[in-house]
Amino acid sequence: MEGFFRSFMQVYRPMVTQLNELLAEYHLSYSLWQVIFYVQREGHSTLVEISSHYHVEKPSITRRVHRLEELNLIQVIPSENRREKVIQLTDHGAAIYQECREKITKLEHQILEGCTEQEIKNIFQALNKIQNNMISKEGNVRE
Amino acid sequence: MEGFFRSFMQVYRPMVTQLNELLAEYHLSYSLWQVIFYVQREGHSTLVEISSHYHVEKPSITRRVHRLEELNLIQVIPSENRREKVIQLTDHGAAIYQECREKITKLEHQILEGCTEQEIKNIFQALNKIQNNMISKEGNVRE
DNA sequence: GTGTATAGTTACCTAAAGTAACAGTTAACC
DNA sequence: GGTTAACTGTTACTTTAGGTAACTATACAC
Repeated sequence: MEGFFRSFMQVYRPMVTQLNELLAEYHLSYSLWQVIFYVQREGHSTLVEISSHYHVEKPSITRRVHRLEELNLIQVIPSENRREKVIQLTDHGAAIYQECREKITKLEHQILEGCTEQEIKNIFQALNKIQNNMISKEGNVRE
Repeated sequence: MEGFFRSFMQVYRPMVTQLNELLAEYHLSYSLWQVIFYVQREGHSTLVEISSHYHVEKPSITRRVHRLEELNLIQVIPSENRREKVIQLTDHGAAIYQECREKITKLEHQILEGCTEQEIKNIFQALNKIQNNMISKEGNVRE
């Protein structure tokens, strides 16, 4: 068990780098991608929903959303509740989502290449358990 | 396989947060811990060695080492080659390493609690393979 | 309808890393 | 053996991403 953090971190940095390189072409980064992903999956979304899903403070999400608006990937739609800002993907956003989704999935396959079915199954299970262990230990992570 | 990055990232943030909370008591962060860990394991080390091991630029390591010197955890020892700065842990550094090592190992156990032997074995194997896949794909990661 | 809670924003700060440029030292090599 | 090239570490500046505190506008409670 010792060395888990070490292994995990050693993988983390280059993984994010590769993801960001992949997304750079679209002027995106992984943190922006997270928002696109959420909105694509959930449809109409508010900033607080995104913020609490990813456990990131509201100002961070405000910034991410602003950049996505500038990139014309996300648009605001009128809401009955004038406090909240409801957003959705633009057509362009949906197209970019599709493109990135495919590339990211391909990268996922490349990165997991050589892993057995069993290893992959176990790694997903383990990540899930880890996530739950952390939730219970602290008010952290996941929706 | 799809969703691997998502799961991985969802675990990453709270994990680092917990690690940093654990280390905060010693005025450390995980990035500083990495240097302590390296020097503890390798003994006399130069900044370039650390830099290339973690694939982090030299200025970052300079900064980390300076902070560790301020904290009196690391000291410079005279080197025949006057270009390079050879460092080692101070006695205090070695003691702090020991304390942190134990706490970190404990946290590793907590976080992996509920995972089967098999899952743990596989997750280590998988992380290893991933690392290698990334090295081959790009000039990234690991020593 | 007055007070409280909520959504989003702004301004400011922090952590960590990257790039470029440079000084000092060593090695190369002709 | 003296000049050039390469290497180690540092400084200064920039970038990315997030956090906190304070504020505005709106909605809800009662």
